[in-house]
Amino acid sequence: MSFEKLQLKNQLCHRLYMASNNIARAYREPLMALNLTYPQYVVMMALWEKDGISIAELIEQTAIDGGAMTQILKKMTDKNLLRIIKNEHDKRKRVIKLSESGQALKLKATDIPDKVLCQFPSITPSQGKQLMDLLDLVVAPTSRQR
Amino acid sequence: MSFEKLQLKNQLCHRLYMASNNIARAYREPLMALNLTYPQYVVMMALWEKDGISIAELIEQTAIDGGAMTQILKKMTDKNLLRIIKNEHDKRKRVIKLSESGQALKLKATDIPDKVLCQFPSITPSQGKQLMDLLDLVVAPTSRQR
DNA sequence: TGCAAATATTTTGCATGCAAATTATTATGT
DNA sequence: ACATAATAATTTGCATGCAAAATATTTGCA
Repeated sequence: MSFEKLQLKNQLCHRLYMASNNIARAYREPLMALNLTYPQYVVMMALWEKDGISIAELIEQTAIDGGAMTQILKKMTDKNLLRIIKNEHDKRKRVIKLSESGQALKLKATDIPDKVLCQFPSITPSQGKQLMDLLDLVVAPTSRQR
Repeated sequence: MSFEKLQLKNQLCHRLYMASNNIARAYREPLMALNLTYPQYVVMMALWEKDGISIAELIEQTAIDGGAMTQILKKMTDKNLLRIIKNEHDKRKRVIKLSESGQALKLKATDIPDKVLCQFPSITPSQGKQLMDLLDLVVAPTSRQR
């Protein structure tokens, strides 16, 4: 038999792996100017959209691992981007609130998306949308596991 | 302004991030039976397809980071999946060769692709192909950088 | 009321991804 | 031949992703 199904070029997962790494790499330089790593930027986007949410909700929105999230939030606190506030009613819960400088950073981030897209001139807006819709099929099924 | 471009739901990169992690996670259980991590499996696929290649070529085929590759190959050597053979003519180069057990593992891996795809029943073969083609657009432009 | 089960987070240990520095070896130009 | 540049890998330091264990609290139910 030919083992076609085991060829790298036929693996959807490997395409995703390369594409994901590739685009994340494209963010590195623009994000360096904001002193943010890519996952930190994702956290910021989530908070710019909705501030004052719990860590659990932040994990749900970003799909970042809980264990990693603790470390990421710690570093972001050190950079004075946000504050972790204990909930008085339920001491297990914590709420994340952007600092003023964290909120202000949003303006500096406005042009990041375009800067990154410019690095992928071969993708048309239409193809980008198609891609997102198809990717949702891969995201949905197992995303609510664990 | 609305900052629509900064919303997480509009980020192609975040879709890729979630999709890539999600599908890699789907491999964990099937790969556990082979005692392989996902990147190690990628290395095996590359070698099953073409054995006896240099580390540089392996890096090119798999798109795995060179620094990580050294570690990965070391662990795979410890598991007796392959051997790292020094090139006599050019002592900088090394060639990777599968061991017999490494070659034999291919048979056990044959059903991995199907096992993983079964976890994503919402994706049709046609959509899978579309996805791969679109992903190639994200992979191509920057892949030959650095 | 009291204690086991459920929640929300953090911690720990291992495996990368990535950039930069380092090492070893070979190719090049003069 | 020799010094320098280019190659091929490895090493190092930092930042996750992930599973499993540990903590701290709160809920639920007998």
